[in-house]
Amino acid sequence: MPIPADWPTTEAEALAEQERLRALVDPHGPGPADGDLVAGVDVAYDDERDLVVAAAVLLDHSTLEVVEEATAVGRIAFPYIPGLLAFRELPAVLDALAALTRKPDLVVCDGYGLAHPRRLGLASHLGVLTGLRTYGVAKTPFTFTSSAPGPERGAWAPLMDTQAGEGQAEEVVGRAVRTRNGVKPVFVSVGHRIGLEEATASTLHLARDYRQPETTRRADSLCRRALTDLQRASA
DNA sequence: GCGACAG
DNA sequence: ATCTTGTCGC
Repeated sequence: MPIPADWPTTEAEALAEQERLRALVDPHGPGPADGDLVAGVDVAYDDERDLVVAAAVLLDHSTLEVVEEATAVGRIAFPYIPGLLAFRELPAVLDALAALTRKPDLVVCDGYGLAHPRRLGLASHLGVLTGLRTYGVAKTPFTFTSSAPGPERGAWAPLMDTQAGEGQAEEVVGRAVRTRNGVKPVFVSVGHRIGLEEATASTLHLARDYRQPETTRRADSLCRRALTDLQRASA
């Protein structure tokens, strides 16, 4: 599918769109239930050819078994600008999700949700556009700060937005979560229709064997494989 | 103005 | 994100 005709082209349009959508985010809700299907989504780029490949992998949340996989190829929709990542990644991600035959009960994103300068990171943006339950797991602290969580798996520390509004109280925007003993934490934030406690519990469940949730690992390897296959085919 | 910052 | 070898440690 092509990039939506009304997709923002300029930074000003993107900022206005975030301003419009931020009011629609619901930062509360239950975690996944037994038998729920969780999707992991991720993208890989070929800047030379202006291509992006997205992957959506559906897992059984209880067993972590892969149930279905889908990919989508498209043109890069927006440049990478910190704070505007969603405009670059979402068109292809939406296509990959649409290619699944089953609808996920939850989507785990590679990046942030509420932890965002305007409280509308990738995960929240995707949630509002689709109505799906979402949260984000990022690998770096972005512009936020936290104390170090304890060294054991399951420990966490609040993730704070220090540079919010002048004179405003510091805001808790997510959590730094230790998913593996003695390994760097990941950064969890709410996307849409799920609470922070529930998103944290789900992250720990999905990151049973590795630092990152199984959803992200599967989606990451699938989109890079799809990209290299595509590059090999056209060479 | 400079720096820096999800992927 | 992506460019890239070996290497330390469980």
